[in-house]
Amino acid sequence: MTADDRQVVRTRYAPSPTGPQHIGGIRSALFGWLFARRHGGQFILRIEDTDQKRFVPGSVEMIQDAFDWLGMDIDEGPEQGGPFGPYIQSQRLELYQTWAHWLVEQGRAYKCFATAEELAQMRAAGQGYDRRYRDLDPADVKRLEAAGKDYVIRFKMPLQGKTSGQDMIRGEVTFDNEQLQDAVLLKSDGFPTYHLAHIVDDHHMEISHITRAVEWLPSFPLHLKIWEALGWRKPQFAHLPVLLNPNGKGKLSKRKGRFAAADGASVPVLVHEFIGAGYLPAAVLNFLTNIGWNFGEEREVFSMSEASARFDLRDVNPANSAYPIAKLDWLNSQYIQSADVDFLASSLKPALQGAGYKVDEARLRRVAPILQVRLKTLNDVIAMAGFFFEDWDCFQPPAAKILFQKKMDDRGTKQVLEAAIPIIEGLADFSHESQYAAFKQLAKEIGFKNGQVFGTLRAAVTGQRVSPPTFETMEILGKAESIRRIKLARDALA
RNA sequence: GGCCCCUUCGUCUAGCGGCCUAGGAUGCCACCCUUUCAAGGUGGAGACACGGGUUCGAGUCCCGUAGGGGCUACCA
Repeated sequence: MTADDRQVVRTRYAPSPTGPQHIGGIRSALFGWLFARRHGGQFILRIEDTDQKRFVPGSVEMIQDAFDWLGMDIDEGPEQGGPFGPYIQSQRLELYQTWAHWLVEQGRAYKCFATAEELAQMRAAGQGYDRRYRDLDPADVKRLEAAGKDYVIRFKMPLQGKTSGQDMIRGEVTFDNEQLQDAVLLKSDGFPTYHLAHIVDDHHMEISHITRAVEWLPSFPLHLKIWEALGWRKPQFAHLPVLLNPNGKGKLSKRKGRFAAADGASVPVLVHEFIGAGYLPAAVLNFLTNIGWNFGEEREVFSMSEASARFDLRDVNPANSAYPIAKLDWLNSQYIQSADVDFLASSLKPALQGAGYKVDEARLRRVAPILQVRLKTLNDVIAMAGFFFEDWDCFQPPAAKILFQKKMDDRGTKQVLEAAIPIIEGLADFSHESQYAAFKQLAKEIGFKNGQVFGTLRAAVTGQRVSPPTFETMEILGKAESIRRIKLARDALA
């Protein structure tokens, strides 16, 4: 047993509060969360608000709401607290300052007095910061400080040699130290940069595995050197692949509609957009887990508890992937199909209400079962079954062109509708089975095909050409309402 | 430009040297079922980027090329 095996697994998601929660961040968080759950460890939420300019009020709530909706439980964080708090970096400033200055004292970092203008010049000249303050005479440092000059603290990156580290997903990665810059650790406003802050926190919060997106891979050697300079035991690292736009070009954009999917439609990327589009949290989680990781057994549909029982960061595919959003519709329909009726009904309710329908819950529970195999998203209930919730005053008689079935005209249609009324009235048993038998008989008698008769009734009663099965629909609508609608349709004909 | 990472059907993936005439899923097409739409069933088209090695044997290992992605801030 190695030391690592004994360690408690603690992973974290450390977003910047810059707005609504993006699905890419959730995907990264999800892998860390799954890994923690797999090992019975903890998953921590830490807010990295060290850039005051980018802070967007309300972000922390939006992030927490996203996790709540998805059912990804957080063990420690701003809302839930924990033994290593506070979990918001702006409340831990002193800690970072202490360690930044400690590094200066150790000779591993230095104060840099370069002004914005100087920096701009260096950038214009080609390469980045030229380390002009790295070996400044201590007396000069003192003089500049006494003169009240602003400074940042920069890390002294080794000037030559190589740095390599182990990435759980892709193995060893090696970098030339010459390529790295003397990164800023502490900004002139006293706030730390990500480079310093995350290391100080991950150490103090006893994070065992750092899971973060691949864009951090280039600064991996910098971080490794900082960990070493601080003399702390390093955690393990996993640089996760990222989501690319559906066409495979570029990182998945921050905002909906910024790029076109193959069919020109925009796709959901913000968590609240998934909610608004009518997706189930379990389906979204399942969808995300299938990208870059595979459940095995050639199984695509599984719960998070099943996934976490076998999840391993080492099995994550290192390649970035195009956002396979089309699969979410399929997955969502799978979840809807296998959903418990009460759960489905209560999930459907907000969609209906959002569209302005008054929802009769008892009726919704009866409608839900016949909708299950027909919905891709919760919102589809509006187009498919909104007519169930239009009451006596609202239901509009369908136009003739909707009523007319193949090879049927005004007369035939009217004939079917007229005949239907006494049939329905005479049915002692109004189940869909007996309706089916009765109308099949009618079709035979008047010489129309089943589809023509059934279709006419469907259109009359639902006002739609596409709907749930006609007789099950009428069964739920009830005799009186069915007849009323059929009469409305009949009267709408010339 | 420099550095780093990545590369299996359109897309998401399985494959960790022989089990691969490359499997699953989605999407697409066809047929069956069928009162519409779905669902379901059956079948079909569809991939190891390219070039060199290593090896008895390579989708699997190595190198190069090409392509893609990322980083290159007092942003994360």
